[in-house]
Amino acid sequence: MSDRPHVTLEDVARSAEVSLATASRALNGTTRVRDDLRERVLSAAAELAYTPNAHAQALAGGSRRTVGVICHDISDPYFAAITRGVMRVADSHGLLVMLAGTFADPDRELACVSTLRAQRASAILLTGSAFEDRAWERRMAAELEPYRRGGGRVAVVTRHRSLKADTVAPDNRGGARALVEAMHGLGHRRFAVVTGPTRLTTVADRVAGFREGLAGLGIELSERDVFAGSFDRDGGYEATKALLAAKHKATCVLTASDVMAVGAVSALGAAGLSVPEDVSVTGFDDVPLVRDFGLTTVGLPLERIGAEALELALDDAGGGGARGRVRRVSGEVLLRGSTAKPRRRRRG
Amino acid sequence: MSDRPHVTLEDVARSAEVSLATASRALNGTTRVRDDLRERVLSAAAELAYTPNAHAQALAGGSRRTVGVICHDISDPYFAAITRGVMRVADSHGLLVMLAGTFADPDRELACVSTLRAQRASAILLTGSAFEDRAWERRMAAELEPYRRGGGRVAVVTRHRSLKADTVAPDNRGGARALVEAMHGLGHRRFAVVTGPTRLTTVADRVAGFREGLAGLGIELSERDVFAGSFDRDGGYEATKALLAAKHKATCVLTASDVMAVGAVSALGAAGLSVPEDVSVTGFDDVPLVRDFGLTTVGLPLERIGAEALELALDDAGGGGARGRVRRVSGEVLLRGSTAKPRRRRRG
DNA sequence: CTGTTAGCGCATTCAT
DNA sequence: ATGAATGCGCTAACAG
Repeated sequence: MSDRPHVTLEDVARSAEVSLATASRALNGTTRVRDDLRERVLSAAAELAYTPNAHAQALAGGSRRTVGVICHDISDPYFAAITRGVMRVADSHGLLVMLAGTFADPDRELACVSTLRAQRASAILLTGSAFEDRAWERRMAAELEPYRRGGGRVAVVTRHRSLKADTVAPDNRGGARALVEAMHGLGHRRFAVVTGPTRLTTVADRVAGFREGLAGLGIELSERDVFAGSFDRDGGYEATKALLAAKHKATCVLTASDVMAVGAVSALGAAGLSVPEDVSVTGFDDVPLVRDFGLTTVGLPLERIGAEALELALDDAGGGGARGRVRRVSGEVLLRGSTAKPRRRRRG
Repeated sequence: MSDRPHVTLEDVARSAEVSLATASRALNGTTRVRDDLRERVLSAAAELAYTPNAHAQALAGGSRRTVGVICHDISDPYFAAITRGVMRVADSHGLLVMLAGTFADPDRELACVSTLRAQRASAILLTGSAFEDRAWERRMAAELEPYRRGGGRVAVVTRHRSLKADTVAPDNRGGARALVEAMHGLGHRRFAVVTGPTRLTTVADRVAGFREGLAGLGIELSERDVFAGSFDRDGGYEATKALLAAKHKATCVLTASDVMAVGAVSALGAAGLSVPEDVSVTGFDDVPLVRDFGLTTVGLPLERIGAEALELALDDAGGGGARGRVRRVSGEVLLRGSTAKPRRRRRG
């Protein structure tokens, strides 16, 4: 029982009466070690409750046992689900996940990359939507480039024309289109969109999909049909309040995410309107618990998306050279109780 | 543009034509450095996109810029909310969060501590419930003890008589009792409990609270009134199916968490029963989105709990010596639409 | 198969 | 105020 702050490999070696190298080898199993020696080392290590210093290991050129995940907000079930997928495969590779939250602040996102770079994460996953901002993209690319040169892998979810990183790309646009068509099929003709800030590519893509789908059906979405808030539950609530205040006559409210949809439904309820009797509401993502409340939405395999992002980043087949592989993931329209045929128009 | 894998401080120093020490000092601002030199260093660093190697820094005895959070499953909104709180304060301290998921496996939890120990996290937060298992507790204590001796801080949420770590303790028992009393006040007399595995202390405490509250009202909860499943949405669903299959005549189903309650409500719905008309259902936690669906529950300030756990761990006032401070957090009964007065008994 | 030794990149003494 | 030198704990050559 030394009084030193940490038990080191040297302590173990001394206690087992072997050399440092032997102790290291015994512990790592990299080279054969005489059985009795290995036993001695192992039991000495256990005895002393030895834990290798991961920093020293990393520095000595050994492992890189961490991956970084950057998301906007882990309490958003979208990111939670993706992160869960990441953690599953990280776990199976013996990797530890370092989680950074940006709260959708572009500068923070840049800073997170820098931090993860400092930690020599073996991979960095950008799971949050990109920002539609040329200058930002450039700075991000500049931050990522040296990271890669140092052997770091990068994968992104949903983004980034210019980033040419391995990408898992949910088909937001196509899903949105299909959803709109389904709603049209139900008989809806008057739509409104409740959305987050369109500088987020995810949001922009979904809204673009709504607009395209509608246009294809001969319905134009004007600016006055779009209500934007923050990209979360409260944003959905506020945007819907604005929609109500504007006395919008939509029979179907398309929201940019399940989370926003929850806010939308609440706002509608608070105004005495019921879903879907008075108005239909759709979400996007099909996040776990919200699913139980019967929201019509576009289902995305979130957990798998996270898992694939890490797999892609870790997979060397791309060759450390030719990166920029894109894995497309399509969404599936899930019709549930939050949507119904519109009532006949009230007056004429 | 060297071709070396990483730009090091030495590269910066050389490029700025100063010594390594000066470069280090200029970057860290620890000692005064002549202004022009500092400028040169800074711009050289920027030029080369230098990022300090956190491992080297940590090894050299500098920083400890990470904290470890161990939870059962980040996609559970309970943990997501707590983790969000942790991340907020971590962020404000310039710390990076390393997230480990155990999926409620005691052995994995032990392994996670070991990993985090290896990473020399400045603090380890055990946010998941403890396991009611003497041997496990002992092993956990044995793992934590050397970590602390090395200067590591430990804080836990909800647990551990024997661990004597700084603790943030939600009053699960009291909240459960109060909830039961409120339901009794509504007129309910026949209760059932839908719960997770009672080897989790959180679950055990809540069920104990239900039982105590009921006992205080002269109602006994027998084993046949308790239906256990996994501590998640599906567990709630399955346990409720079992309850239904057993033709339990409860007018009020008390579940061990909001997440389980969601499963319970779904199972009830699938069986053609509506909430609260046919049966009342309660949750526990008041997690964000579920909140919007009007579940009666016991509200816990999850995010604050996470934040306090980290603050406690980081706060040295305890003195590196006398640890084991306990911050109690009480819950608040929130009556919402998932509960109502029971209907008059069907027959007699 | 084992022991000795040289760094990994940095912060920090210690001398200037 | 600056520079040279030491060591953090470990792995991976390198010799024996």
